[in-house]
Amino acid sequence: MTSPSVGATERGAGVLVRIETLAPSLRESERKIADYVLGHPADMVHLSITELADRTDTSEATVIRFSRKLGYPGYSALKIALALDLHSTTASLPDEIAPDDDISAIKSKIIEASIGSLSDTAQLLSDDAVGRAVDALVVARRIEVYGVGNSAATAHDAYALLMQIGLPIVAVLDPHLQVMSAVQLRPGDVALAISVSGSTRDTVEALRTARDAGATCICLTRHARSPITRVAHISLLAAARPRTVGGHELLGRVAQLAVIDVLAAACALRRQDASLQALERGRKAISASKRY
Amino acid sequence: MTSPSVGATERGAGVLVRIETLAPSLRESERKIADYVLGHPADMVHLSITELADRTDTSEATVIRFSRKLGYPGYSALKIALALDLHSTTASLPDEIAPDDDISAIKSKIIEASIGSLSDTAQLLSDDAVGRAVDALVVARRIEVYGVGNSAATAHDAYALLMQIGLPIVAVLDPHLQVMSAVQLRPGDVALAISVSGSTRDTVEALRTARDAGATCICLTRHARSPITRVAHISLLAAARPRTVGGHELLGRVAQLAVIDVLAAACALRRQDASLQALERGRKAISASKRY
DNA sequence: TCGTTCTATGTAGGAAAGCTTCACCCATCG
DNA sequence: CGATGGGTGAAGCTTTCCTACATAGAACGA
Repeated sequence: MTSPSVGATERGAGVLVRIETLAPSLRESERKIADYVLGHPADMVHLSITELADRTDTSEATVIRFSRKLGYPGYSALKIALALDLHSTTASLPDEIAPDDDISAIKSKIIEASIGSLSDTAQLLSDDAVGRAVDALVVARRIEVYGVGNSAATAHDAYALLMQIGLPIVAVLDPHLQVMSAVQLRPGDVALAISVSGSTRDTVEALRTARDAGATCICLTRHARSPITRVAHISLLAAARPRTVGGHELLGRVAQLAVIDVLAAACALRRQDASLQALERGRKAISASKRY
Repeated sequence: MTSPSVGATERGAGVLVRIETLAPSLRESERKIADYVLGHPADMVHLSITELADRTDTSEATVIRFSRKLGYPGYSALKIALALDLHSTTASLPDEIAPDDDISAIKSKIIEASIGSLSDTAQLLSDDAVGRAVDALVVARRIEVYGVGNSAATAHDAYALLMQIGLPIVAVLDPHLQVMSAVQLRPGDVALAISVSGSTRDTVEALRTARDAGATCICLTRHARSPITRVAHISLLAAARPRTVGGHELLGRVAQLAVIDVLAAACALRRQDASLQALERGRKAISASKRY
């Protein structure tokens, strides 16, 4: 019925953003509704449930299920939430990068999409989930971060940052080593898995192994209901407004970094002196010998 | 403006404003409703007509009449209109993270600082520099990206992204290997060095070696005038609004990622089909075997 | 290949919300 | 002092929303 991960999305989160994070987990008819809502949000708030079902060639029941999936008690609540949301709808319009765009246009489009991803993430990232992640991280005997492909870079980044504030973290970027390492974890340890799609086989497998070993499992992904969130105890969501280049979707990773920053800041604050001293040691070591 | 013509208020006018305009013409019970709506607009949108009638000691009929008077067909329409009207006010925050900040405050501050860094970067990053970097990258026989410490993660990321669009790039993350590799470069090759501070000894050294070998040297840094920009032929600048935790400055890296995204998009666009095919190959290889 | 299970979806009926009607109350005026 | 008329709420009607169940199709196993 429900996945082990609780509080995937923030309570008052933007409706449209929520829809996007759930997109992959939507069934055909639900998808039709999602498309309509994303396409005509301003119209939708004036439609009755029957009208919406009509226009999307689905049934009222499916609309209700769709509303529930987004976390609202029913259709009316979804409509109100969407209406409340809509004022600022600097809608996530297609940030298509056109063949004749010059450098300046490319620059603005990408930076705007990145900014959009960040504000979406502010709504999407659940305080509760962050809180529980911090709880687990600050007391962990050992922390491992997993990522492959594009997410290996993010994992690397998470390692660099959390290590600096004194947490016992290592990054494991090889899929084989990930499972081998995960199986050695124990209760109280933490595994942090990073996968934008949430469906990366190797990463999900590693996290599952860690869970079986008894570790607390955290995932960082874009998709609220994906294989990885079903394995994780705690799901951290980072939005990514897609940009298309010649029909190809590219997903930015800036929001993921921001989430890691939030984790790090929250951990540092919780550990107070211990983290500040760790930072200080790092700074001294670097500035002495590694800088001009 | 007190013309006898109908429609004294503008069609899309704010609900609350309308109520005030009509206040004098309201009867006692309607007045009670008006007061409630003006006092608790945010609550009102979640109330049913019966609940609102209850709370104002009036009847459903009166609520309907009230809605009509304001120019809406019924109560639901009024609710939607009010919700559309309501601005969820977000004040801007200081960047200092205080010891007693809760998770929500940390989240907002970090995300706002990141957004700030991005808009700063939009101004800071020179179109000309990006253009020249792209010119060099798309024709390079070999591209090497250097980064150590925190910037190693960014370098890793640059590699992952530019490799995907088909550029002959490798990341070299070990300082010794960096110089050893740099010395092998030739004119027409490109070295891309990443250092937030611009003063990282190892990275600067590697870039200097690459320059001596005849390669085109690009740097990505936060500091316009730093040892690394003096070595590089092309300087790409990424802003970073500092956030302080207990007196320690933490610099976000989100803007650096965005700059890399810009580079990648611009290169992809320039190389057109070659890059799109490269992306397509990557996508196929992944979705076939690596995803659920 | 055939049944079995499971999941996705729609249908139909019931609950609740929204809306209309009408009778009552009270004030005002002839 | 009765007549008139507008403001109001109770009760019933209609629409909207939601639930429970049935069905169809896919996935699975034998």
